[in-house]
Amino acid sequence: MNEIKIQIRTRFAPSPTGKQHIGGFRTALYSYLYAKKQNGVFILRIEDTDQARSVKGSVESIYDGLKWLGIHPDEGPREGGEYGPYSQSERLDMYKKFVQELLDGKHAYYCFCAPERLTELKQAQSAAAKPPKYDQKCLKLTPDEIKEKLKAGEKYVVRQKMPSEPTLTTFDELRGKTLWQTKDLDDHVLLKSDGFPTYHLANVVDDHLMKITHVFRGEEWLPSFPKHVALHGAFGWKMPKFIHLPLILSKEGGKLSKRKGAVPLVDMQHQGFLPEAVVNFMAFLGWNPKTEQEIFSMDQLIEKFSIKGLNKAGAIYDTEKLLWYNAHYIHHAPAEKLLQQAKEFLPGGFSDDLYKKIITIEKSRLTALSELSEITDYLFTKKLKIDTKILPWKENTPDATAQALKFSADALAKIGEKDWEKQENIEKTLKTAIQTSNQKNGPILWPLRVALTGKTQSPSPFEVAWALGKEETQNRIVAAIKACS
RNA sequence: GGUCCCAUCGUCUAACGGUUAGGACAUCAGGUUUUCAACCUGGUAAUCCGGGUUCGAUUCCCGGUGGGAUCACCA
Repeated sequence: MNEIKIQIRTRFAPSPTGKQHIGGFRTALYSYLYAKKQNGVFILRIEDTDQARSVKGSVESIYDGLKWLGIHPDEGPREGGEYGPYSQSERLDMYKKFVQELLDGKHAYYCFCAPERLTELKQAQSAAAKPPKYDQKCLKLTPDEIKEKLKAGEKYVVRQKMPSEPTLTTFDELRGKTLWQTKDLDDHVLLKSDGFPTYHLANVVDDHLMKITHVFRGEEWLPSFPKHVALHGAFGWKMPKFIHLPLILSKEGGKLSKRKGAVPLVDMQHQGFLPEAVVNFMAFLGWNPKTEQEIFSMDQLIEKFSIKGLNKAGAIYDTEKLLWYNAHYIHHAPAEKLLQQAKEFLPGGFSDDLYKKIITIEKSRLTALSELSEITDYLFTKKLKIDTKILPWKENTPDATAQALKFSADALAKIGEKDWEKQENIEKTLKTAIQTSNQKNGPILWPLRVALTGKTQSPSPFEVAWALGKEETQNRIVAAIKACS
């Protein structure tokens, strides 16, 4: 009752080093779901403190990906907000101020060691089978020596000095407490010689300044977690809650990466995946609602998401399951909704009405919209090739086959152009004609399908006839009858 | 190698310390259909190993094994 309700603020903090795959976006998804579930705020922050690794267009692709998935930042580089700027390269002055504070409080120190010395040190350590670690040479520098070096313009970095207490405890919302020996912790760099902060500094400072309450990030950050805790401690700041998410693993084992076949999320759209399917699939990679429901919309995910449902073990990225989700969403979507994305996989220059019909009759056969291009060519061709070997039903003669086709043509001729627009009319007319003339479906419908599609596997002839239109349907039947003689 | 994390069907996962260990994907079989899909029904398939604690461990503790992450002036 007397507890003040604090607004939940989560963030997604990618670095612009290229196109992100599903791993990064899953972190964004969870952060977003958690914030939205509690009417909180979801922030996008760009961690561009490494100019060398930054790739042009990355921020755009992050925005494109989020938009496609339906994740909308409340604050960010484009949205603005009262805690901006939201790109770290624009916050350099803030970090300098906090570095000075650490220096003054002896939680950090200048280091003038040349890269060559550090390399040598590392080599010597690994040769001695010891973990690589800075030897704190510059920690022994006197204030005068430091002053002198600075005055001489020597290049320097600022390193974090680990706490003097022998142990340090971290707390993760998923994994609980972990005890660390401070002697095992390296005095890593906080401020690089180019004046840019490293991740460790910028991340901690920004999470504090932006009033982040919950940090969702990958498990790969666990080893540096104690350093971040120590930094918060050095500043005397209250820690946000941390949730280190299980990794997404590739099928071959190991962390999912571009190298191991991870597809950039923004490319998945052009491979025929539906965003709803990707969201649903992603959500279940490391989380579950503890019910048997498998299909969730974004709104349902927001409603059901909780940290308790998160899993600790890494999850293998299974394309089969993604494809199943995708197929499910394709089968259940109206053609209208699929139209725009599906057009990419169909030949241009035809009417939306035709495209929609084609989507309608083919969608149950798709696991990805991209498959449309391989299976629909028969619908667009002007002169369909008929293989007379597959045209007859079972052992029927060419003559009987021609008769059967003629029967279909006559029955279909009775359907007016307007009635043709309703698929059921075509089916009903043909089936009734077959019944009243005391015939069986197979001998009539099989050759009809082949006449209309040139294939042995296809949607039903009624559907194809509907999509083709009356004139084209009749033309194809006539052509097939000719092929019989 | 040091440190840390993790461990249920092939895969994603469920199971107040007491269940015939459940669901989904994949797979297999059958049904439906003019074909292929879709759809429906059913089957095969898992608690890493060894110790404890307990009347009773998938579940709690310890050890082992296995997998993973991380050890940059990258994030």
